[in-house]
Amino acid sequence: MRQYPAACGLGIALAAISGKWKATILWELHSRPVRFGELRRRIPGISEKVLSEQLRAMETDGLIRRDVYDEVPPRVEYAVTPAGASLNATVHALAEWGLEHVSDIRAMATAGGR
Amino acid sequence: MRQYPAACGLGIALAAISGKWKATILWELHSRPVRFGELRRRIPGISEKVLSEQLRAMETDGLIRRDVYDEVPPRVEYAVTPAGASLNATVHALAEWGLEHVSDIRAMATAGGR
DNA sequence: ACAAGTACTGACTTAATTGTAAGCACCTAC
DNA sequence: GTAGGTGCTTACAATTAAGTCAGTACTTGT
Repeated sequence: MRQYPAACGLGIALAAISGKWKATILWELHSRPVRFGELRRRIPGISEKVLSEQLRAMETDGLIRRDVYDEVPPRVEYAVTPAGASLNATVHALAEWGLEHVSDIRAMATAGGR
Repeated sequence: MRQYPAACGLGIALAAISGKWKATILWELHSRPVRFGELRRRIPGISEKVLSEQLRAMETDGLIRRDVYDEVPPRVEYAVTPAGASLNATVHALAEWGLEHVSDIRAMATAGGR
């Protein structure tokens, strides 16, 4: 993994949401637990491979927990931990910043509409 | 550049601080304008090449402005724009989250001490 | 000439991340 | 057999980001 420098707190937070998908995944879990397939459908463009990898990393990092149910078809749910929920408050602030400054920011990669 | 998906606001914010160095650079500018060389010294591990690239990108994106003074030796200062200052509030929240959860988070890349 | 200061830039390499296209396992229904 | 549902995993390829090591320009000082 990329080593993040900087202020000790900021480095940790940046590592937590590093990469293209983690912040989005974390936000998709903010209101309730979600299953793998539903996550995949709600996040356009993400591959099963990358989704699986990111979920594993976030579970390892303590941001989310993975609940396996003894059912057929298999049912696995992902939910935020307290730490993940707390970080989601900041992710929400980021999104609000983005909405407020969408017209101020030039040459910025556009997000998919949602 | 990596294309960010997701909620339109979140995608824009993620693009704004994407990569290893942007959030840190933005934070280093939070209290006053700083010159290139000082930024380099205050951010351990960053190369001049990458610092220069990131500053250019952030200027293009409207997060910071670059002030050139007619002096010798050359004096160039970088300062946050209102949008950048606003985003720094969220960067600060991220850092606080990191400080609060440093002991909760496992297997997380450690940041350089500061 | 050398050294120091300032702020970069370019060629090339390395590292990290993401993407593509399969495949696996289990069950149920037709 | 086929199809559908569930949740992944693997081999390989492609893309992106960062790093290394030069180099540029200007001035001043020894």
